[in-house]
Amino acid sequence: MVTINDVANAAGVAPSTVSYVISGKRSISPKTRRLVEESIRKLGYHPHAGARALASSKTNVLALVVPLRTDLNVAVVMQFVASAVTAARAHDHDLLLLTKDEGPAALQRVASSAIADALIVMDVEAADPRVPMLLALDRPVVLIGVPDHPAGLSSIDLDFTAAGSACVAHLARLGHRRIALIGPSPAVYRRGTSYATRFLDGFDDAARRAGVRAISRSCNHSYEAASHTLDDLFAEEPGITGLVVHNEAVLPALLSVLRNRGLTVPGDLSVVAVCPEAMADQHVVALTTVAIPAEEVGKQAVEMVVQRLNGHNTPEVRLLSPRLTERESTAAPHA
Amino acid sequence: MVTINDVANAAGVAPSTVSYVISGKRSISPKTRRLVEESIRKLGYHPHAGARALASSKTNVLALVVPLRTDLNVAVVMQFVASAVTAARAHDHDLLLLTKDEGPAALQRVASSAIADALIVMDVEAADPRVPMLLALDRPVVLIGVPDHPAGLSSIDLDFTAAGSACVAHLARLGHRRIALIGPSPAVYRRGTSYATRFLDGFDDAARRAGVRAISRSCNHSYEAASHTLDDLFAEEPGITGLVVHNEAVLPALLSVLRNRGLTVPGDLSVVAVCPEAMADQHVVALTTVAIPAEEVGKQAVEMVVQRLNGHNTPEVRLLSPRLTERESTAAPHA
DNA sequence: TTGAAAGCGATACCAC
DNA sequence: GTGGTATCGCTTTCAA
Repeated sequence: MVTINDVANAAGVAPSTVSYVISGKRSISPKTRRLVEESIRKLGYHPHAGARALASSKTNVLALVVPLRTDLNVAVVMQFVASAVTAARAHDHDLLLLTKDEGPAALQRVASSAIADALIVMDVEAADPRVPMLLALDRPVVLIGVPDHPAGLSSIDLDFTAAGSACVAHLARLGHRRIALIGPSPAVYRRGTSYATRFLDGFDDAARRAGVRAISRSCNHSYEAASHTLDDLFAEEPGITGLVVHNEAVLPALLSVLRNRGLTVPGDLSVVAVCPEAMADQHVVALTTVAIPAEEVGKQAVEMVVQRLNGHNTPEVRLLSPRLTERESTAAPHA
Repeated sequence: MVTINDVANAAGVAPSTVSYVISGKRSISPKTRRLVEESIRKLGYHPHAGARALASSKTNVLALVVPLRTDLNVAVVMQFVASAVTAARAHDHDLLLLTKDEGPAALQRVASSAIADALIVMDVEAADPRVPMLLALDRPVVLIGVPDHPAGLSSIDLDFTAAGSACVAHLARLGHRRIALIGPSPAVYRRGTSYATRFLDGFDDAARRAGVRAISRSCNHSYEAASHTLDDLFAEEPGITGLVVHNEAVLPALLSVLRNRGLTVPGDLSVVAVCPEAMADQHVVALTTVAIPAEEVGKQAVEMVVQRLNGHNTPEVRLLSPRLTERESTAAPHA
């Protein structure tokens, strides 16, 4: 293995000088710099991460805790992860993957063993058992999703309350008076993932303000579930003309169900979907959407955590404003 | 920070003894063990990963290189990653996430800086530029997918050739004489991802053996692409009664297209899909599938790499046999 | 069965 | 602008 000493010898300087050339933490004469950089290249030197971590108490690794359930939208998780790695690399950090299943203990382990410098935690629940642990960790943390008591933790997420309202407002503006929400799977509500309830709050609230009849159901991903949920909704409220779907995974199945029943979109039913923009075009009719800005969230999460690593210590809750894009799946209801 | 010395002091033993209690690399009297373990617990001691890596030349980290494109099936990638993390943790390793976009240099960096002990590389192409780099790395490597010249590298994958054949064999057995393959997006073929061509080989080969007319097209993910591809296929071969879909992402769109044209499954057209089993039930009609065993592949990839870390140094190419599960989307063709 | 001490390869302080 | 060197926290050899 090539060490910093090898480089120093080859360049005829002290190891500390090599270190400083690399880190840029003190000024170096052009000549020395050239000499050192050449030796580094020639020898193919790469600083040993462990040694570095030991000496500097920095690993340049961020831990990312992801949910690996299938009742969550996989595409969204992937988009998020993708943008997070990319952003992390842009700040010279690597990403360590942890799963939600490992629970609070994994966070403890990674922080206490100095495996990572900071943590980003996805899929945070309202009363998440990991929150108290994270607070005790004394490392920068950014949550994706907002727990009931974020205390001193930073978090970032789409403003789901505003998103729920935006969907209703759009349909109401078009003239719909009876609308329904097809929400995430019961499991999501059950474990109190806050975005589900926040969305619902915004939805109900806007409906009340707009004087619109609004009902909602959670729904699993299968074709059958979609079918039953739809039955339920129409049984309770026969005159529904607008549908808000906050459950990306059931979208394909749901649209099939509608088609099977001879219901056209947006002719018989207007549909607003909450999903990544990329999914809007994957269906028969281009969907009016409120975008889930997974990429933006991933990028900003990394940037927030890096900020904190650089000493900017102000816990912060960032809620990104929803953006509704009108496409072909919404229109005014039939008279 | 709690160090091994703190623990040693608290337990009244030497630091080396604490180390041996933890590693189990030499026998310890029951009394000493109890003492040490108690102190560890009491102090909340976690060994410093960097120090460990420096002293032992082991990081207990596996690097996983994933593709982050959207023209690949995200769900499959996620399943794979999920099972890999889980398997890695079971062997006391963490997973570092790298992206294919970072290219060969990233592998170099991670290996040379001793950030990870071994690498698992997904989405390997026929003439993958990373292969020569990986060979030079002198660290255990397992490839997901089979390059043209694996040389001394281990690899694992579904036996896509056999999978292609299995699909044809199934349809032929049911009596279909004209079948078509809807393959991955052109981009996948273009960059020479070998599973696409291997599948096609198996498909063509089996068709020849069975005396069946077989044609194929690559296809993008949009509804439009599905529609055009179908037009193309029927234009070239009007009597098609069997469809093999080796492109999970286009499935929902494709099924919509069929329905829109009044084609029933399996009445007018039998469909065999190559996809994760979990996707079989997400459609109007439960799909006959050849499963993509992402979980199994992920698990075995980790196990292979761990084997090599433990000194079992035999490069190996593992091809998992395909499993076809008959569901509702295939039947004998109309007379 | 246990202890003492020599590294591992960087960083960063103290000198000059 | 540069060099010397203590230090980080652990593993592992050598000795007892």
